[in-house]
Amino acid sequence: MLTIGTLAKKTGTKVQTIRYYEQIGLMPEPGRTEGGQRRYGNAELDRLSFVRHARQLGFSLDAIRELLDLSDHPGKSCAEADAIARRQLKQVEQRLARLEALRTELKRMVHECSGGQTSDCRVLEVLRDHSECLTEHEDIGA
Amino acid sequence: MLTIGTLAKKTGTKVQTIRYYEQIGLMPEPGRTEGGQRRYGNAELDRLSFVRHARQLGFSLDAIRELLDLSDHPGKSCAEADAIARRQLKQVEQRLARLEALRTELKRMVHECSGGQTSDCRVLEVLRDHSECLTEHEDIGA
DNA sequence: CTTGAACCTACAGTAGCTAGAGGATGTAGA
DNA sequence: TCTACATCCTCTAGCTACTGTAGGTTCAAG
Repeated sequence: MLTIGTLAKKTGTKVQTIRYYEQIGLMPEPGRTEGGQRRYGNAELDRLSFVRHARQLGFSLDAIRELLDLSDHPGKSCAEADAIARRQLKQVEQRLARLEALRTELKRMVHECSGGQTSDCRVLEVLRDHSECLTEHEDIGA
Repeated sequence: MLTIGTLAKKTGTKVQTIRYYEQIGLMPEPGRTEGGQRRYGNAELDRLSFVRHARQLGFSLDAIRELLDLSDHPGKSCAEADAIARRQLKQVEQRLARLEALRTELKRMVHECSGGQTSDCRVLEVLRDHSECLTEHEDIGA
């Protein structure tokens, strides 16, 4: 039987985060000691590992909820899980494209800084100059 | 004189976002009509363009506040602005590295999906199997 | 003068946690 | 057994960067 702290260490999660997952129904309510402290078993350890791994892959908590549901019903079609993963992959590729553009522009900004006064600063100039903006009025993703 | 809606369209910002920027002190309080509606000039248009551009480049609102401050004091050293941009570049490169790793793993998941039942699903298997996790206990960034 | 789009304030909600207060529990050593 | 103290508990508020809604007012065109 694991305390919440031990579970936290084993999965690289904060204690509060585990309680938060319980609160939003992503983790089940565990057993308690007489004094009211949570005690976990291996099933919970596996489930939390699944959740953390999926989070590291960028899945939203909602997507993870779906994946857990699929995982709980082994007879269901794999297609849904595949669709979720594909959606995730698409999002990741979009973010990559954006970030690569940002890197280019930031590099340019840094290289062109002459080290003088801010009035000559390319960093500020690039940000001021709207016409150099590559991606106009695009939404700002995370 | 621009209404808030026109300013929003010109900069690709939502009206509420402009009011929010005003509230947190990123945009100045503009002039008002007799009826109390906001009216903007070119200075505000420039400032908001600066903010949006910086946001698209991934700068936090705090970083933008610093940049605006530098921009408002043209005598200051450029080094600070440069430092902010460098910090930002570093973050972008870290995010890129993470996302590239994620893409690899997601691609593998998707390609290996056999199309059968969830009990054989590679997507779920990969998420379940902690040992295949490349990046253990790393923090989850945006 | 009327209509309707755009404006106003104020407040609540989003994701995904994180931090703190103030107090209870569990366990190891003396 | 007592004590110390790390860990646990609940509850609430805060974070970033917005977004949405309700209920009401103003502006400009026809």
